[in-house]
Amino acid sequence: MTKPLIRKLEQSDVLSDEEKAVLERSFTRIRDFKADEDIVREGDRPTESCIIVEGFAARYKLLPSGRRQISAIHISGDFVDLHSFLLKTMDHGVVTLSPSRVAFVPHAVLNTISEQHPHLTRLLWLSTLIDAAIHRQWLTTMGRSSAVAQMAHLLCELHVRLNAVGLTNGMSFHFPITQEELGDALGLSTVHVNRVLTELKAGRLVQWAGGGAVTILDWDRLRDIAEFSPTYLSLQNEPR
Amino acid sequence: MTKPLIRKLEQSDVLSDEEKAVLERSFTRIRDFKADEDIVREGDRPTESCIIVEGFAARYKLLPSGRRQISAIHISGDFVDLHSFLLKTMDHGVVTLSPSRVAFVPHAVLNTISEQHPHLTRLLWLSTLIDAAIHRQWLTTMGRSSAVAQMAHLLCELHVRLNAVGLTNGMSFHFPITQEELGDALGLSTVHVNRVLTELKAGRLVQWAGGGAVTILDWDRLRDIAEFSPTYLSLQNEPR
DNA sequence: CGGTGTGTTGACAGCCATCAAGAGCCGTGG
DNA sequence: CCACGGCTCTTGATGGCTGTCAACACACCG
Repeated sequence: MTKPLIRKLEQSDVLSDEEKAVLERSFTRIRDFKADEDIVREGDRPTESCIIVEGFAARYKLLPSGRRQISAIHISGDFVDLHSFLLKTMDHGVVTLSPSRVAFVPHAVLNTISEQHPHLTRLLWLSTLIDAAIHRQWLTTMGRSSAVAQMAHLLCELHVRLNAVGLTNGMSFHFPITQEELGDALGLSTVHVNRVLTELKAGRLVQWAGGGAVTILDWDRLRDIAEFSPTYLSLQNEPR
Repeated sequence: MTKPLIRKLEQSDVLSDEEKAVLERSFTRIRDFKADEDIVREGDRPTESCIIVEGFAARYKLLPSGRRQISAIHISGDFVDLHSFLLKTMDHGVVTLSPSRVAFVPHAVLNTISEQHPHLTRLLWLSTLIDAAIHRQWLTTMGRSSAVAQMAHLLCELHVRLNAVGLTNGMSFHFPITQEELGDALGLSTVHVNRVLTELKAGRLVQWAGGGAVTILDWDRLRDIAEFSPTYLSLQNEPR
């Protein structure tokens, strides 16, 4: 069940067999979640961290006014709340977007890894740094791009990330999300999300069939609209 | 020169004397920067990381269209590009906002720390996780709050962070930033930043004298407007 | 003293939020 | 089998927050 995680870490550096074995015996609990179910909530103090084995999840914060902002979308292989290992108190929640399989590792085990396996620890650290790099990119597109560019950027990013873990089929991928959730991710209203998608479909840039089957019809134009460049995803394999 | 860093790490957990000594002998180079000078640029592959000893700095990204977004503001004690240690290639730049003193530590030394001092490593890791938590908070206010609330939130956050390292004087603090830079941080135009500040001043919420002398006149109302809660800054001291 | 950077204000436009209503789809239960 | 409710998607009308353009004031500085 750690296959997706290992595949993801191997994008950034070489993992030794021992490191893989350590990971494999660390995840002792697995659980299936339905769609739209909280994995952890803001304010929780979990004693375990978890990875997404299969499915889609989102990090989110709620404002006192009730508005929701999604700050990250996570896919198979993402170490989705490694944060709680050191932050202790969650500053945000994590919710499934689709039915998902989630594997857990006790914080005590992570602590042992950090004491005994420094290189593996650096790779786990790196995975949280990449999360932060994605946050910075989202901040940039939210602050300085139009709604169409934001949506285009999200689709480019997802294609690259899903492709890196083998979850694309050519220019198509599965992305089960409602327009309301997209609005929460992009800081837009549901109505405007719909208009933006209509525009992207009308321009023959993207096809979005029922059930979340997304196809990018014109990558070059979509990338240009989004001003997308994948550097921030750190997909280069080198010693860390 | 590592005093501000140590003081900052000690907010989250206890540091042993040995850990402090390790930090103190790790920073071998120091350099003064003028205001508005790049410390590192996007695309750089630094061989050192650095902390802000004194002054203010900002993380930023540039879009191909030339627009700039500031994704974080850093103050005395912040480990401002620890990221490059593991990301290797910078996905963003760091620029000084004021004349600043910056201390450097070679990546090779950080690597040794990660091999020999797991607890200290976890605290450094934690500091990058807090950076990410701030990113998430900024995403939330950018996506779901008005310009006035965003500005109010930034001022609340800065007061709390500066206060934690002893850089406030009651409700006043020094914050040398132009309105253009504020716009880049909040995703607003310079003109609108000016209007928002005018509104906050008119409401007797904030006083902003020349030279960057900020005073929060009505903390409670400012906090309510911002929907500010400091949990995400992880200022609680506990074993990590 | 002119130039440059920063702050300030007004007019106007446009993107996007809000409100509202209806359509399509699906699971549930009678 | 069909009616129903709930969720999601879609579309139109309206308004407001914020961007853009422009001009000017002011401080600082070479």
